[in-house]
Amino acid sequence: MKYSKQRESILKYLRSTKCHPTAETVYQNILSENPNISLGTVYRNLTLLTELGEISKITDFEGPDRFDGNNAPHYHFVCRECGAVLDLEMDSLSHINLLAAHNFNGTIEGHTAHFYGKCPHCASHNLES
Amino acid sequence: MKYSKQRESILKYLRSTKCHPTAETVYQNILSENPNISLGTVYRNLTLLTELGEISKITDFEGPDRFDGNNAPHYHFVCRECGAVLDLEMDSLSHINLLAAHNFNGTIEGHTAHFYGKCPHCASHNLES
DNA sequence: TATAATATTAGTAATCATTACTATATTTGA
DNA sequence: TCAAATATAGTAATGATTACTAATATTATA
Repeated sequence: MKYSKQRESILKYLRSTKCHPTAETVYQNILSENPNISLGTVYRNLTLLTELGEISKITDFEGPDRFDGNNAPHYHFVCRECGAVLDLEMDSLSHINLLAAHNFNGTIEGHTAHFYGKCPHCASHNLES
Repeated sequence: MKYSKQRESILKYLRSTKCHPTAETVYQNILSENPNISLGTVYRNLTLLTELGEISKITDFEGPDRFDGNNAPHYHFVCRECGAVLDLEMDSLSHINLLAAHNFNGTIEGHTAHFYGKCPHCASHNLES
């Protein structure tokens, strides 16, 4: 694998934000640093970085896939009002794998989970009305 | 809202299967009963039935959306080997909402979760090798 | 039962997210 | 420096889904 300025830019941007951006958003945000970069390059590198384990791809929300530069395992929250995706500070829910396995004849290897509701900003904003 | 034979066919098929089919699969399976139905009609009615709460849409897997004619709340399992989507018999994990809310300033209204591993068929098949 | 109003349809075109293709450019080891 | 390998930009293609439209089916009512 060879170095590329574009890939470095993409990874640097993902490491700098907690916003879980889509490929399009990554593209828009590194455009000033890479005026000629193409969206295809962004997609190709996001896939590559995901395969390398440098970042992760969030596929379980409505709309386009999102990418996360935070390598540590964690759960996500999505705001039903503004759509923001936030990280949650909580321990692994590995015990739910046992609950799932209880009446199941196959093998449970893992789970995905995410939470929804109102984000801190939208929740406090609603109190004013 | 007016009756339509096409919509009835779609709902009847979804109620008859536990397979969590995609729109395309629904279309293929009701084609013999509705030789001129179009895929657009299937999509429109699946969306409508989902809004009415008659069925539910599963968006959190890779690939095209799937639809579920089972109205009772339940969790899903995906086989990593054959891709089958199965219903799990397990209680609601509502306690995990409290765990998520613990260090979070917004409000947690719910969660989605699904499990993955090997389905009964693939798990037993592997023992033979 | 006929009719008019309205919802629904089939068929097609358009959109959105993503991947594939290709000729050119960049990186890198010798 | 140069050749081999990899990456890129730009464009075209794909797959899932939605939008559009003229024709058809449903249904309340006269």
